[in-house]
Amino acid sequence: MECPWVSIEKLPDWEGKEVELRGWLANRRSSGKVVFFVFRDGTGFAQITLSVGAFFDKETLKDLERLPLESALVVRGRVRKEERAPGGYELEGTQVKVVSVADEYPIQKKDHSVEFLMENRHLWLRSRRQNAILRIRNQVVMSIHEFLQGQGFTLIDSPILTPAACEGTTTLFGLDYFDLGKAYLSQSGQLYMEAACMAFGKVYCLAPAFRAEKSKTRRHLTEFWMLEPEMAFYDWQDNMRLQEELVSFIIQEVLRTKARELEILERDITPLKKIEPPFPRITYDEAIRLLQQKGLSVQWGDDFGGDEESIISQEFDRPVFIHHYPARVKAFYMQPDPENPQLVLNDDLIAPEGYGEIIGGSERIHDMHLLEERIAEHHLPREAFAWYLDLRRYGTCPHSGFGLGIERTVAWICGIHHIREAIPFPRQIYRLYP
RNA sequence: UCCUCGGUAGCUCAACGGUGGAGCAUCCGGCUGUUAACCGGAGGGUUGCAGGUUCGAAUCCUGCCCGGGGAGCCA
Repeated sequence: MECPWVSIEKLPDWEGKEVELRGWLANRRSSGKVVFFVFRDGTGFAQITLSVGAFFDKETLKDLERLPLESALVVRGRVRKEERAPGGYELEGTQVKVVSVADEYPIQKKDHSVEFLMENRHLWLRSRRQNAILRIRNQVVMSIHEFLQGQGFTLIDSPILTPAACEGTTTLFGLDYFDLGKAYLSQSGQLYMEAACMAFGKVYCLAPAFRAEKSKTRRHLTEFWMLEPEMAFYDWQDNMRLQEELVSFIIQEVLRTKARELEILERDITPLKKIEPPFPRITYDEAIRLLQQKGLSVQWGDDFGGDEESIISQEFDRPVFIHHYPARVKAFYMQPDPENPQLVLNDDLIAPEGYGEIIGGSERIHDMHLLEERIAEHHLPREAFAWYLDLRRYGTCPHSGFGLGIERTVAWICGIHHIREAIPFPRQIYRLYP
């Protein structure tokens, strides 16, 4: 008889039908004559009941009850609506085929330390919670592509191996590159996106970025994913409008398509529902005054740390832009404010609820001589930037772009404490395994 | 890199100078609807490593190794 292989996600559509599930034993319980399996197949979790009777004798059931957790199984049975089953539907099993018997599974139902879970990240991914987070990450990335493609952007892949730094050289991962000396893992695709936007108009890359910062905080990874759009003829205000529209679109799409995952994570979605344009905008000067009013000892010219960002974001119910920073705390390529050259035409976007900076963006310097000066002031090797200066030589124009941190964005949407859970295999200062 | 906390059974922890225990997991038994099921029994240890103090060290001291939390910096 025909018995379709179906996914747990779609189980309610098959009520009353005989189906086949293929997956893994996530948990089991027994009550004498009935064995309960909690079964997962990657799309969800479902309860399977196996009873003594027409399909199983007492001995067979006893053996099935002893199956180790995470054994791979193919189970056939009838789909039944059942209030007592988690999820409202269960499979009344008629046949169990054991594909493989697992060794004793290290991840248990009770508590584990962070160290143990990270050491077993390859297995931890199977948990409900990690599954939900990475499904939301998938949606965030898909929504980014959908939004930008809809706005006429072209995806241009940036190189991972690069000849020089675009941020500070102290945070570069270096490696030997044949006879050409040192190469470095990319910290950002931005400079290449600037070249690409002069060829395609509006472009973006979505790529890993590597920073050898010895950071040990819940907001840092040594390898993280960054979205970097770059737009020719956009000024700093066009730039911010694009950012708020993109972020709002991502949030609304996750709310629309990933309600079940947000529920698994017990995320309060009330604050997320409020995320829509326009976002509040304050200048760096206003931010400093706000912090001083709150009694912090910050001085004009200081950059903001996590605490300062949190205090500012608490004043608003959606992400907040801070723009016009002092030039000397920001990168060399940022366009000075024509009205006050001490400031740059940049913006940082601070996520609510203490999640910190998720975007850094700016209008870029498009004047060749000014850019040459900045490269010299920052003691950057001029030869390495020859091609970058060329962009100012051949049809230069105002242009802007930004970088959005994928893991920080996912962590914020999921309401999770540490960004290491927002990436499948996190790379941190003291962790390279698995 | 700095500050801070920790490393004891497979896992999470207790014992804090005097014979290393518990819960979960595992194994055996029981239970006809379980929801981290429950009930009974059993096995399981060179207390991260190396030195030192002491009659005696998981416990106190020194060094090292490995992690957790935080800072600076950033997305």
